[in-house]
Amino acid sequence: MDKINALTAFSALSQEIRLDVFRLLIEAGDVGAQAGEIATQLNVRQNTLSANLSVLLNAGLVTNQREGRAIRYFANTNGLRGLLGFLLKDCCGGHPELCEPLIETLTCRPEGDAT
Amino acid sequence: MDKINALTAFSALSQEIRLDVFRLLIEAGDVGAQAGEIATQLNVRQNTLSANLSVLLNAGLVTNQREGRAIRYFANTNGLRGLLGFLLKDCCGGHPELCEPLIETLTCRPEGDAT
DNA sequence: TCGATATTTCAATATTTCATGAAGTATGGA
DNA sequence: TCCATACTTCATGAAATATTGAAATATCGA
Repeated sequence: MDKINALTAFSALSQEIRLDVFRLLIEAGDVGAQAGEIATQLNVRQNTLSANLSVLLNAGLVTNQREGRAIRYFANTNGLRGLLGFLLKDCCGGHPELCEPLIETLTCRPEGDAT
Repeated sequence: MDKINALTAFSALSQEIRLDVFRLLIEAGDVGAQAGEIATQLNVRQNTLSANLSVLLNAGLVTNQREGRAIRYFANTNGLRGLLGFLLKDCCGGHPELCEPLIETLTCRPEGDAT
């Protein structure tokens, strides 16, 4: 992950349709979603969605896989991981206290558990 | 953190100067950096930097504090935390395996330790 | 009060990004 | 082979964003 990749990824996430798509795919997990399903769920035209999916693909934030006539998309966790690693580079080295609340945010636990 | 905030934050990070500034401030940690120091380190004009700092402020990614004639800026960890929480909402609920590598990325440990 | 320093605000131009209609490509079924 | 389905690509005009010089604001020290 270099700076250009990171800028591309943040730029990809800074547009409403693409942010919605990415979050939908994060929530969909391993199952992913077909382009058509995404278009329907988000109420976006096919060509508009397609253009935005290609931006997300190019940014390394999603992957895809043909499935007959359809194309299925998935959130790319590794891409996101690289992005966050780049953004927070050296924060742990000098300042571990900065990372703790971030890790806390990502730690899986039941909702409402204030531990 | 709502969708508008998240879009604003990602948009803020999708520009080179601002990404550089944010990473510089992450690395600076609690000490932060004065606007002038940032301008010098990144070799950016004062008014250009000022415009970009105000975008980061507005996005909730940095905070500032007057210090005599200068103004000192800090990375806002809480803002970042909210952003990541929004982006990954429900990823843990249904798919804990998605979060693990992300947490791994943020976990503090010596460089080169492959554990 | 006056000048110097540190930063922000303003106005203008240049660049980038966006959604869309129309056209093109790929797959599957009859 | 022919058609329908599922997506993608292209060209375009409209809207948003970036950088800059110039001017304004705030603080400090003499």
